[in-house]
Amino acid sequence: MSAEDFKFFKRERDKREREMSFKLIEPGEVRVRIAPSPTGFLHIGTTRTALFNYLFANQSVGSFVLRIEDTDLERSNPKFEKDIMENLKWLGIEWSEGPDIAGEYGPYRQSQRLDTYSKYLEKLLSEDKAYYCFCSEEELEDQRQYQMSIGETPRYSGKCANLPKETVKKYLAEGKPSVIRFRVPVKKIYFDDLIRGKLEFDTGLMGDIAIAKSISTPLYNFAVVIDDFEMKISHVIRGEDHISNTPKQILIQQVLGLPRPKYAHLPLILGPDRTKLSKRHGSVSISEYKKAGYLPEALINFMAFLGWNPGTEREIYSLPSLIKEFSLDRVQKGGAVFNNKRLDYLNGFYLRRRSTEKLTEMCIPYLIEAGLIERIENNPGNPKKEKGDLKLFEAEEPEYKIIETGEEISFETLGKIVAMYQERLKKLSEISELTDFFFKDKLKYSKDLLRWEEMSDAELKSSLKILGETLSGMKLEDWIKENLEKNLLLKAEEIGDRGKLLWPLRAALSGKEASAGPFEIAEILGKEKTLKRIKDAKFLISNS
RNA sequence: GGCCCCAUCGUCUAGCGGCUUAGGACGUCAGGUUCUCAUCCUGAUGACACCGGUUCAAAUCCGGUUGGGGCCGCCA
Repeated sequence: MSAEDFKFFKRERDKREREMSFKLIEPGEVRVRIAPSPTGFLHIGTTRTALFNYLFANQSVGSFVLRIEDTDLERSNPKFEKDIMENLKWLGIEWSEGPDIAGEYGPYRQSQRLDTYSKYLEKLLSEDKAYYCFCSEEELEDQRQYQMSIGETPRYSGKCANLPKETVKKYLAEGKPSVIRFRVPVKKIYFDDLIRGKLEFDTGLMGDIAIAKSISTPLYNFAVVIDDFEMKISHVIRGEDHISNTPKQILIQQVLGLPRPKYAHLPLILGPDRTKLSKRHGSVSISEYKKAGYLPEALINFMAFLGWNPGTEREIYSLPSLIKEFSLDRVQKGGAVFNNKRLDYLNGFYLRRRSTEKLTEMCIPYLIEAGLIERIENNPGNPKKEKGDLKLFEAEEPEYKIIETGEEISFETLGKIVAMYQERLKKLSEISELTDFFFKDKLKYSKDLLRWEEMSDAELKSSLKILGETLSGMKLEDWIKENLEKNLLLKAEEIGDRGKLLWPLRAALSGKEASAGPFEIAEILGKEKTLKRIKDAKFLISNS
């Protein structure tokens, strides 16, 4: 058996085993959820968790629930909820239930499920499995500090655990600030993590945990348990930062007699310093990446490979192909550093793959934003944009105007400009900086930019002169890049070093050290502007 | 500090006891194409944290050490 055959054989065997274990752990219906709290814009970490949940649900015809965890009224804001939903949709991560898509288990906002929580809370309270605690926050904080200082695990002392009923009643009547604590049974909790295997915890180390601020305001660890049960969640797939919450939640399930979902804790996404990715590392919200001009498919492909890989050498995956290939048992255990360079590479790759037409549509808003062009509104006889045969319409009527010069510019011409830069683009936002010289009247650059290697001023002048003469001799109807190239290359051969003619030309036309080629730029600029820019360059040489 | 988790090139990772001179991708460097940049092509660089054990055989299994991370809220 050759090495290749062997690898193939092994891969097939692994696949079969995976399928078998999948069947073993998946007897029932798969229902997963993503439960963001609307206290910030959609975060990279949340999105990766959403992606993995989405992939897992969709490869087994399961349900994917979007639940909004907005129990913290202070910090929750509907605008964040909107951002979360819009960006998930933009990425193509579609959920099948909640918060506005009806399912059997709604409502899907915790703020709308308060009655449910109080029902369970009352049950716990009446069975003395939970109790009111009247300790002040300062008191608790001091205690924490003290316990840490003597090397103990900070945990609640149990001071209010056995308050007489009358005292509790009295305090409650007085409106004394309180929380509801869960009486934590001291025992060992074991659970099987789908990614990490057996995990073990000693609950004696955690003290009685707060599960609600009041009968109508539940806290995270409690609300999650209730919701996951009520919504019949089969698999809880979430970040590793929740591992230590899991035993708490299991304990509450046990006391309430609720079934336990399967758990899978995903490795964290890390910043360059290998700590949990957060705002201080820079951009962490999807909307920022969207604005910078990253494509959904690039972001998806990139995020999928943060902590997961298919085990083959294929690296390019769309959402549907990820659904096919994804499996939890190929998820990594260690955290993954978010590598911007790789994201840029993938984005460039997907940008090059887009049709020029589509790309142009996507670039135009950035050109407008940069103040380079504007849309001509209400242009009579100019049909509204339709997807499909754009060119037919746009070629006839200019739809845009160059702000600096007031000239009209067609979608088709913009398309040619974009096409020129398609393979140079890493993200859409770069388009304006790359192509601004097309939309300017006068270019600003220093004389030395025109110089190719060690050219003297005299040589430079002579090159510019040849350029001017050759180009002004061309007929307007011949002004296309093929002819420009043919004529200019002829002259360049005469000089010997092509750079002596082509570099000054390109520099004079673009005003940039790096740009697209001179012939294609000249074609777009047109004869008049091209000659004017050569004249400007001559002027710059003479006057310095 | 306590509890828990983790450990292969700079980064993402392949590796499930012999197929391995540890493979791929990004990055970096060099070369080719080229007026420049980019694309594309070729090549190079570069890792099993350490120490013990198990075994005929260990990156792979076990133990320890070290290192890194997460959590320890009336946040989620």
